[in-house]
Amino acid sequence: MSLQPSPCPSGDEKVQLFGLLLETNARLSRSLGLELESTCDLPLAWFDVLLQLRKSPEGRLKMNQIADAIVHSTGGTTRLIDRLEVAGLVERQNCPSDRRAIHVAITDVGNEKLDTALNVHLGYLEENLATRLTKVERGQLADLLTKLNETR
Amino acid sequence: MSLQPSPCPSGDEKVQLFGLLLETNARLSRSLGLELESTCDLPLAWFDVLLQLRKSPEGRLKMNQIADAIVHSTGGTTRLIDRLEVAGLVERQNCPSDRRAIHVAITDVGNEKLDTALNVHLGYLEENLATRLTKVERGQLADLLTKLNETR
DNA sequence: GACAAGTAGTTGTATATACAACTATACTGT
DNA sequence: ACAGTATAGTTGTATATACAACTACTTGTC
Repeated sequence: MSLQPSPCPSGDEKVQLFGLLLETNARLSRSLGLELESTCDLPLAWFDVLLQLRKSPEGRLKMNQIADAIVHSTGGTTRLIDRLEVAGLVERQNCPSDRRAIHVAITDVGNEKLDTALNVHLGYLEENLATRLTKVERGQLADLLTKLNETR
Repeated sequence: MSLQPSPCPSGDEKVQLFGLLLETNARLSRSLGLELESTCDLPLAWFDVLLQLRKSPEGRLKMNQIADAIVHSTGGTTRLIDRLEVAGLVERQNCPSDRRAIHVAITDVGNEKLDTALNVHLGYLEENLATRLTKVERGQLADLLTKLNETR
């Protein structure tokens, strides 16, 4: 007595879960993106790049490390970094040990911008994460996502 | 004795979690998208639309319901449905009770395409979800994401 | 029943991203 | 040392999406 006339289970538990992941991500990214854009004039993709740079040990990464970290194509990353560089938030530096490679380093301006954005981001998270999930639940979610994210 | 010279906690637990969500989603969408595209010639966005239509009680939704379900702008949804309609996978129908509205219904061709894609998707999930998370963990993840996705 | 306000969808335009082809450099094996 | 292969990044081009302005219709109020 199913409403679905199909032979294929669109209601499969894994299919649902995947859909949920897609949807949750899309909603959160969109609302955070709007907030960062309106308050800091900083697109989410830029914020992501700056954050990756700050998380890196030396405040700089090679192009392909950035592309991998933010899950973009290398071509897309070139253009993205172009825009960030024009805006003065990052700078390209030659890599002494490999003349093919480029180091992308966050600038002082970029650091300031990131600080501002991180404050907005923290407020956003306080309002949208912390009100929906307890600290324990957030830990569980982080564990599950980490497992899901593992390469093999 | 922190490596981060910044006053702002890029290492904050919530910031990390959000980043993890973004990254996990991006990796999974990308790999599934490539797989669906190469095996079924079906972009992930199209698959998403067809799936939403099948999940709906009558196999049809209005434009704005689709836009909301797949988290796109209404303009973007118009263009997306245009392409699906040209491909013969969905069809626009007038809504008798509201002449502004449009019903988008999945066609027979669309249903067949979706069945094929769902099989690929299930294989993908078997390989990428089921190997990383147990059934219990998947249930936990679904619960957490549902909470996170709740509007308020 | 007419006018104001709200809602559904489309279209013009700008932009961001992907893919594939390309250049330049580095590595590897003989 | 050289040839062949692999890697880092950029560029040409196509496409998908967003935003804002627009049209058409509906709903509520007087």
